[in-house]
Amino acid sequence: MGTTQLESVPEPKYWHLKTVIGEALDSEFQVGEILPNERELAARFGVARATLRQALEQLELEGRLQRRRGVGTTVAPPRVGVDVSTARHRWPGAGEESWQAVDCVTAPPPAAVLRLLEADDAPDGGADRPVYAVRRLRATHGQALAAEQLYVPAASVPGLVTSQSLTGPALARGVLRELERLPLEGQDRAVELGSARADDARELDRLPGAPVLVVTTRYLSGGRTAAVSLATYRADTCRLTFGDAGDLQIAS
Amino acid sequence: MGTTQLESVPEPKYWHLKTVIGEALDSEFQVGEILPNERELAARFGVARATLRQALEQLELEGRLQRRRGVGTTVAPPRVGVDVSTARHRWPGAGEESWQAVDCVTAPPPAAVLRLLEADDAPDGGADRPVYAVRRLRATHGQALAAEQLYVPAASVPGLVTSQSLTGPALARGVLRELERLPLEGQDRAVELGSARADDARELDRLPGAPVLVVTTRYLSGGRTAAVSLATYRADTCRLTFGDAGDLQIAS
DNA sequence: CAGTGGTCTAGACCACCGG
DNA sequence: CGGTGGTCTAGACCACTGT
Repeated sequence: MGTTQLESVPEPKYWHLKTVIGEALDSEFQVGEILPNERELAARFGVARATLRQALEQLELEGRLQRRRGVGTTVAPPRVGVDVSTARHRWPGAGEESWQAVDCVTAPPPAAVLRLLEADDAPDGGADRPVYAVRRLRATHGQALAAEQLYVPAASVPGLVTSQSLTGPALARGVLRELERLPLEGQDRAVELGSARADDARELDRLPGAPVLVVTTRYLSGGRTAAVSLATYRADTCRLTFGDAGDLQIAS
Repeated sequence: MGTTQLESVPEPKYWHLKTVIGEALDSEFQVGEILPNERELAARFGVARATLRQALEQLELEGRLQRRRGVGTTVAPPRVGVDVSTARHRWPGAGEESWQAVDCVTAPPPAAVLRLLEADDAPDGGADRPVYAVRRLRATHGQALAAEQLYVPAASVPGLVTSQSLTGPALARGVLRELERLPLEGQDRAVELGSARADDARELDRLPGAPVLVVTTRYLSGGRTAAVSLATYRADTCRLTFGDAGDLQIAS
């Protein structure tokens, strides 16, 4: 990656920089290789560090670079295809090895989730009814992919034995096990762009505000919403696939 | 007494700003309302304009704000739920009113698309075989939502009459019409984060590099890939829904 | 500890939009 | 034309990582 003459075109410098560096990544670098640090790159291209950073940010957003404070900037591997297909009609945790239940509390869900859970109930909101908040993590090859918050109203798992001292992971697994006893009638799913909350960011090994793909799933049983899942996937490393498109490989 | 815990983890200013402004949006502003300009907001919060902009960028990424050069910053309406479900098993253009075919040329597809199209063919790549590139736009209420590039190998539409002078939109509609005659056996679909190319950005009324959700669809017929679609949705305004989750409404 | 990326500042000029 | 957001600069300091 040599020094390149930046033309005086209406095209923003950082946009041109992004193109130049992107091409260099294809031709002169290998996955995992460390790039020169930002100060040197900026000097080499004759721009301010902030401008150089704007280009790197874009490349990171597109999953081509990976930057870590205190370490450096490395060439990222191609995005991982993560199956989130709804076709199998399964409850969360049923035969899924990639997810790991890590905790469960009875914290009240955020207002937006409450609206989904209680949409078909009395309009009093029912905010007093207990709701299990199951925390799960999804990983492959030791890499954290997603953090999920699964909200399960206690009414959905009446068989759950709560008298004994089930805590944390054990309680989480208990809730998931009870959920599987219900007949699953359907799922609603939506994907949108978001930014990682502080707790999600920590578990995904990212900084707060990092771009994530938020997958909202509503599990239906008995004509009602039996559970709501809010899963945040690392947008830089994940490509969500539906159906058997696991080998799709497209750059943006 | 020894060490007193004083702000062990200083929250970045822009992160705090984002929270403060976000709360103000909920309580003191209405959809469509214009915010004070960036220089005044920065002065009001006692920060540099660049820092204030970092907070606004995050809020725009989450779909809470809309900024337009020369105009100002406005409070954005909730994201539009856009149905991209694969369940209906339809060819593109079949009974879809929201899409509008605008053009069609026989340009060669990008390498990544070629790999999908020719995956099951001879490894020579077949780059010489003609491929129709249909351009479509998706809009609701006059708002552009997505721009799509649909690649259809000529071999998939043998019945298409090309002798007459079909051009642009007419040719595009012709290709789509012929596509519907094939038996559609399945679709592979993937969603990932990308940044808008210059041409997409223009049609989506965004600046180049704006965040988009890239939906890659592979249409299967006769055991082969009959067409490949690359659709870019505005990430700031769109929430992609699968199934009948049209009324899902979750903030990130 | 030295070196990395992350945050922040206080300016400047430019591209675009509306009146 | 004036006002807006978009780009860019040349610094500074901070938080984190590895050794």
